[in-house]
Amino acid sequence: MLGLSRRQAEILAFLRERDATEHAPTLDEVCAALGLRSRGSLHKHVRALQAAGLVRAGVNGRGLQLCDPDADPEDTLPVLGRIAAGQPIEAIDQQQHLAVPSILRGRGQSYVLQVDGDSMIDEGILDGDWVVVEHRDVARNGELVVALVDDENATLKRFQLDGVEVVLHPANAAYEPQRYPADRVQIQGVVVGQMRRY
Amino acid sequence: MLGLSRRQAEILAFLRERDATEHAPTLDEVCAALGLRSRGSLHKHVRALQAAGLVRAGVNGRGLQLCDPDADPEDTLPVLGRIAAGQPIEAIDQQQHLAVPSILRGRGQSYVLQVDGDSMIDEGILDGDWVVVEHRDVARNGELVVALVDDENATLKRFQLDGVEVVLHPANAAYEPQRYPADRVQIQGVVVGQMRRY
DNA sequence: CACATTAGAGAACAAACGGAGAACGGGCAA
DNA sequence: TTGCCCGTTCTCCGTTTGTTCTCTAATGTG
Repeated sequence: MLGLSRRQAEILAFLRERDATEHAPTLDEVCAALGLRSRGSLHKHVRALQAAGLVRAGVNGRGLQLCDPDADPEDTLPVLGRIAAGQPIEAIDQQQHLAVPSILRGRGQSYVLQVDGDSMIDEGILDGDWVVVEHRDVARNGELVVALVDDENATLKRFQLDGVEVVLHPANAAYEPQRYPADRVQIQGVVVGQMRRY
Repeated sequence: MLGLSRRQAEILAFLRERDATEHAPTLDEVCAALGLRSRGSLHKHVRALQAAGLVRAGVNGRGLQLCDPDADPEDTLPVLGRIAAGQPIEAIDQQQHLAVPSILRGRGQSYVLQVDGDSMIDEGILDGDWVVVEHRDVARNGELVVALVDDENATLKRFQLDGVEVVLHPANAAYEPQRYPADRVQIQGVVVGQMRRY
């Protein structure tokens, strides 16, 4: 990992050590272990680490846990196909692979989809862009997800869980947010990166 | 490396030794190790080394570290700095490198800039995105260019040549297109790719 | 000797770092 | 519901560090 300050390296080392064994430590616990007295200060470092490419695995926002960044040294990810709002993912038969910089990659298994259509235009995702998707079946509020509705339609939307309902927000003023009972929506992945060629 | 004084060779040797192992030493630490008492003097030598071709890789301006060529130079491009509308390019001295997939790369010499601000938001380029810029001094109509106006202000705009005038279109409804006589505008590069991390 | 060149010391400054602490809000358990 | 835990954001402050500057001493060079 590039460009860490001394303190940041310390924190990273501590998390690496702690990671495998016990429960994910809270900010306060890490503070105590490193002799800090302010959560705020530690959090600043953690944010710096994330900016440097570290990925955090939060169970539900709690605990500091790394998702092993040196898991996948492979440079390329498969391009699974194209995704358009309201259509099933159109698979590309002849599987391509695309080089994806490590900082754009997720922690677990990831793949690349090419975006078809303008449904995410207000989020800066244009027709033809590639999105890097981390394969997951849960998402947090506000994340950009690949969601499958009724086992039929795959869409790229911003995710929001509202009680027992899932709200899928398109990022285009021309389209409306869609509400579904949670059991009709299946998360297929979360967008962690994006690329475009001019 | 040519024409180093005794001191400079000493410093270089020390950095080489130290490089791989621990954290990048500060100027003061190098001073102590070499028996100097003044940061200023050491800094003069370091500058001389840089003039002689040495490349520094620092955390954030901190620490003396040689640019380790561990990263495959094929796949990485230098990150020259940040670009904001109407500001000169804010250079990053300690050069970072970023892996850039070949399909996002230009034909000729290329580099990476991080975008600062929302001036290209309608084109899907958001604050914090990286743009891959191919170094060129001419552009075609409709291309996204890094343009230098009056040798002062570097901006990211859509390029249009209208007779003897150059029109620079921002992609944000809040800003106006700007017209300049062609001789006041200098093209520094053309955007060929873009990346974002979530 | 006059003069230029070089190495170093040390002061001064700005930026970045490292940390403290308060406040806010969301989630969770009693 | 209430209170607690925890992550996040914020402001404020002292320290460290890179950079630039001037000044001094040593060393050539004509």
